[in-house]
Amino acid sequence: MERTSKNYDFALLFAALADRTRLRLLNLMDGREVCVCYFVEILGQSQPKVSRHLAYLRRAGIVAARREGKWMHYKIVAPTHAGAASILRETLSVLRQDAEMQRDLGLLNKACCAPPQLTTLRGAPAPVRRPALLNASS
Amino acid sequence: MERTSKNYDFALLFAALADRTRLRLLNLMDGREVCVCYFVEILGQSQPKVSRHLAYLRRAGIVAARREGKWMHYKIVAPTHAGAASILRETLSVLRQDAEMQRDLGLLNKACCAPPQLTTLRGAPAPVRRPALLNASS
DNA sequence: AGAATATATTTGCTTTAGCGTATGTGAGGA
DNA sequence: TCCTCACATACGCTAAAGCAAATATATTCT
Repeated sequence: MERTSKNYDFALLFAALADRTRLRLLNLMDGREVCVCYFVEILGQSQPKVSRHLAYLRRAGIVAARREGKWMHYKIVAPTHAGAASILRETLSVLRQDAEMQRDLGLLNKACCAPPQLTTLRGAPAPVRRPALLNASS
Repeated sequence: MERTSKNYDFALLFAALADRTRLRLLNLMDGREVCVCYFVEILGQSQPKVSRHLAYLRRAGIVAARREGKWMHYKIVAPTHAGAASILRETLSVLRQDAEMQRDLGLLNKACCAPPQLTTLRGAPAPVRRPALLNASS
């Protein structure tokens, strides 16, 4: 019943958090699963760049990807280490106070709530909100 | 009455935390001011390496140095941003659970409590414990 | 099957981090 | 004044991060 991995590599977790683009991605995924196309649209950065940062987060065990047809959805997953999970939780909660992060979330909400014909990303699946993603058991 | 700096660079904070050696240094400074010679002794790593990592933490605004004769003392200071401060607090609290961190602290306690003639670092000033260092106003 | 779409990965490059070694600096003691 | 101690910084190197641009892959549509 080991729920927490021994000798967790905290430096790896912090390295994953040590980039503004990745923090913005995590903030957008806070509490919901998001399609890659929204990341590209909202951050206004190149698709390969977004994809690379998502891969980085995936390798660090912070996010998980799910394919749905042509689209890839990403969501935050709790790290295997309980302490790491609470650091991530605290980080997300602090990021919510940041102006740019709030602006990003505003854009995401506008994108997923606008009528389809007004949305630039026609047909892209809307982000799915989940109650408390970090507490979900993977 | 700005207590929190606007547009704080979180990536910089996390970059400072993204190294095992620096995390061990921070853990040793948790709640007390520590002389550099103890860091070198306890981590068992070269003095220039320790010094370089301390400089990194200093530039990131996480620690402050104080000179006392030949010796330099380092202590943790709360980041200017309140959210950053609470992330750091949470991090320190999680690190306390880590086996190596506990071992480091054990060595520090032994070093500063042993009678002077038994201590390898004769004459080095003992670490000074403080109640709640992160809450001290710089 | 072939084209189009959404995303991932590779390539080539520049920048930065981290290391060991050597050297500089500031303080105290002889 | 010179020496030593405690620490900081510079140097040369290697490895890794981050970027843009190009290419590969998987899926859907026709």
